[in-house]
Amino acid sequence: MLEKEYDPKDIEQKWYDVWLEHNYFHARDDDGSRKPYTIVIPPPNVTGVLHMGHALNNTLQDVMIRFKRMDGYNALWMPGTDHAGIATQNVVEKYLASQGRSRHDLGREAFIEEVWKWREKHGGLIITQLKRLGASCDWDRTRFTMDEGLSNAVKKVFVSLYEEGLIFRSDYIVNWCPRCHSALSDLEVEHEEEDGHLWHIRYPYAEGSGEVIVATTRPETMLGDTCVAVNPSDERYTDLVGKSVILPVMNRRIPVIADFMVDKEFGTGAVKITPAHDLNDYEMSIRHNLDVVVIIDESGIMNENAGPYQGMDRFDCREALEKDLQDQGYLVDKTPYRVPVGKCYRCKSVIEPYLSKQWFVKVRPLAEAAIKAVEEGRTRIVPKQWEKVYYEWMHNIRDWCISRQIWWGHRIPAWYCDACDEIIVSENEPAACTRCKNGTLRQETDVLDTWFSSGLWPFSTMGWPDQTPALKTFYPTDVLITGFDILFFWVARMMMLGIKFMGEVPFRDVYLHALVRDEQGQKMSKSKGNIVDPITEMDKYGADAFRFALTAFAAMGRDVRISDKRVQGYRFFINKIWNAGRFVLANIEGLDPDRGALDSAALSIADKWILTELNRTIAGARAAFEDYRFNEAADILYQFTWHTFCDWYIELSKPMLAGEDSLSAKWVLYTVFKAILELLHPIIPFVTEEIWQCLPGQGKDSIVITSYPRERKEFDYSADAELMGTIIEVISGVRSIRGETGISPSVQLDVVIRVANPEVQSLLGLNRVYIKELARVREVVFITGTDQHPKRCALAVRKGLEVYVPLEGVVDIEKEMERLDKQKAKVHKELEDKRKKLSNRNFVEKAKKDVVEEQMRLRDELEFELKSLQKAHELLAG
RNA sequence: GGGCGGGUAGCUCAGUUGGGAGAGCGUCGGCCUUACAAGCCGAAGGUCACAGGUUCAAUUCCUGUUCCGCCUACCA
Repeated sequence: MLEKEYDPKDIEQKWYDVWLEHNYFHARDDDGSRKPYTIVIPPPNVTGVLHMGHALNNTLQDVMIRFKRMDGYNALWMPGTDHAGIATQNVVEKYLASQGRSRHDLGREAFIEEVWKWREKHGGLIITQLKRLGASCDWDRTRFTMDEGLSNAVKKVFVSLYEEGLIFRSDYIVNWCPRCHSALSDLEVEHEEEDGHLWHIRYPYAEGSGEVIVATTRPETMLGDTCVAVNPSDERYTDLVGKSVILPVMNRRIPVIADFMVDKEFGTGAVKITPAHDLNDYEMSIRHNLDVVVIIDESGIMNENAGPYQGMDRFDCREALEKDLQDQGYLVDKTPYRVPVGKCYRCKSVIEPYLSKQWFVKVRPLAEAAIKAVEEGRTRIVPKQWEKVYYEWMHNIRDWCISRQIWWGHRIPAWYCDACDEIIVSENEPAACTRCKNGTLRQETDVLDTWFSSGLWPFSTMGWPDQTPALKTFYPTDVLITGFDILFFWVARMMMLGIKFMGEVPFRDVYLHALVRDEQGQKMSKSKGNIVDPITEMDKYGADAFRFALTAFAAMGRDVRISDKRVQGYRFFINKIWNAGRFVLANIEGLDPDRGALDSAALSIADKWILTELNRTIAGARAAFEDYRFNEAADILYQFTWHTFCDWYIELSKPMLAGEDSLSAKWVLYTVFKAILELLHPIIPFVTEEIWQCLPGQGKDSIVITSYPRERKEFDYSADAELMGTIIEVISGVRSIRGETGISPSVQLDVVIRVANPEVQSLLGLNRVYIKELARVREVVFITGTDQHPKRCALAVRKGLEVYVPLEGVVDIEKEMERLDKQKAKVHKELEDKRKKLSNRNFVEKAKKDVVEEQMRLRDELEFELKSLQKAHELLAG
């Protein structure tokens, strides 16, 4: 028996432990009897704490995996965490700093050990939190991107791509974070427009008098200028090309060159070129064979090439230089200007374009295969609109900088020979230089971009490069569920690397969900203080309510706005289910569910109706899940559970249960409610298990592994269900009159019903008990088409029926007349619209036949209603 | 600069082949009807951003305008 109040705290932990104990979440590699269904988790950062994004992402995955598990699949949800190189290193460095230590004090090896220790201690938190959410991952398989197996996969991939020429090492301008002391990929830079300035600076001619004025948003870079460039077609500067100007302050002679990249329209049409600190400038320097002068160091400090500014921070230098330029008369102008600023996505420091030697992946050939896979539909991106974004990015893809100058991560498996400068790339440390045989080897100190290893996730977690049974069974995976924000970072790279190394796409479907925002639609952030904490929500309302809320708001392609209030709303829903469970359990005594279905002759019209509705709900929910329309699935199930089953069927069942022949009602109550629990289980696993376990019946282990409900042909009673719909209309008609005329629910009424169709009338008569009970009616009287309208009555017109409630002595007649007037006006207007439409010959001729018929039917209904209202009005008056 | 998404009831949002505008919350009125007051019954509330076009018919398709959000970009 269920407690009076539902308390999630008691239940959730209990059932989760049971599920683990019975290994329900484990998928077997060797289960040949069932079709596999696989999802790999987007691995959260090992240092992470569960936030709303995780909660949404993992709830949706759990919904799918539980649905498929129940539906008979060998369902694997592969869990794990990501080593998150820069983020984790930052966290541990911060921790060391709190003790007054730095990673440099420790040295590389000791620092890495420190990170492992940190991970040992704190790395399990997010896993614990996922369990709290109810995630049904196959925990025995939990992987970490730095595990030995996954690290071997990384090495193998690196070596293989290198040997194929798809990985190379080169000098290039990269995005450098002066705080993280590392290069970043293009994706790891966040672009923003900020208020800045445009400085116009005078560069005097080296020979003769005159000057050229250049415009820049970063004056400090002029210290590293090695030329001034103009457009070759710019007549203003034709004579100047090939001559020299003097770089102010530094008093260096630099040439003026012509390059087609220069925009004549911008500024003065002359641009200063700083090859070491600007990508465009660097590429131009290659074309023109220019000098390259590095003036800023790895920490953003001006170096020895910056002359008097050596040792200054780059922004301090800007100020100092501006003053000097001003004092010396070189500064022509300084105007406000919106400037694009790149920032480190991890620490928000301003990125410095920086010339350095880095490792790159030549991604274009990989991207082409990944594009083709989506074009050919081997991988489907849902919602489809993201396909375009995917193509756009893939088509314009640039080489991927994969080396990071940090310590925590997969160290690049490359060795340099200090004797002959040979680079040896190998999975294992080479014993000697492969070329000169006698040089000393030192390993590359850089580590790989974290996304390089997570790009292998769908197969590295399954044991690749070994051809494991898991790999054979579960790759390719069925769906990847993740946020659109990592489409490029992660999804695209898994596509490229999966196709490359497995020869097959990593997933059939990619479902991209939206970001979770706060109530006002703002991105959640610590600084804004608008974080909604998943754990807090679960403490307050339970994991089920929280999960249902997330599922219900996961509409395709839309932001998910979460608010405490909404979660509370779904907490009420959980409570509703709980109470329905109490009702059902209290009323099915004597029922032996194992004796099978009753024959249909024993079923009441209400029974047939709810079974038919159940079938529709099952079909709707299944289709919605299959198409990742999570909010629709939630909506359909919510609607059916609360408003169809609880509001109507339970009420309809009460008179049946009170009667002599209550067995069919008991059986239906049990059957439908059990199905409701099973239908809802993927979304709200805990409460459904708790109640399900209380239901009678044998051979039950857990709702987790029971079959997901299917439509049953023998439950389809569409014709009878329609009559039940009519009964419901009658009841709501009476209730409506009651509500609008202010008749107290405690007052018993009589009802007169006019039905045109004699068959319907007789069936209504047979089922009058429902009307009596649910509308609180004493007598139901039927009249036929030829009978007089009853006098002094309120009227409700529904579906070709007139429902009269005699008002004599019950309510103010004047008021009822007013009400009828209002009603009449409304119906009249609608009727006019219909008539107008139907009198339009174009419509009648051109519209589809069934549409016209429908309109005619509606017109007739409205006419009937209007006529009824008019007569009722007259009789009320008389 | 390019691209994408959005503007529907007071609020948050659904609305998939174009054919009588929906839900939840909130509001108002009435109910402790023996599963549930975390509940039940009833009601009010919208020129579907604006302007054109296609069509017998447009919230839905097309064009333009405007406002908001996001992604992307090597114009100093």
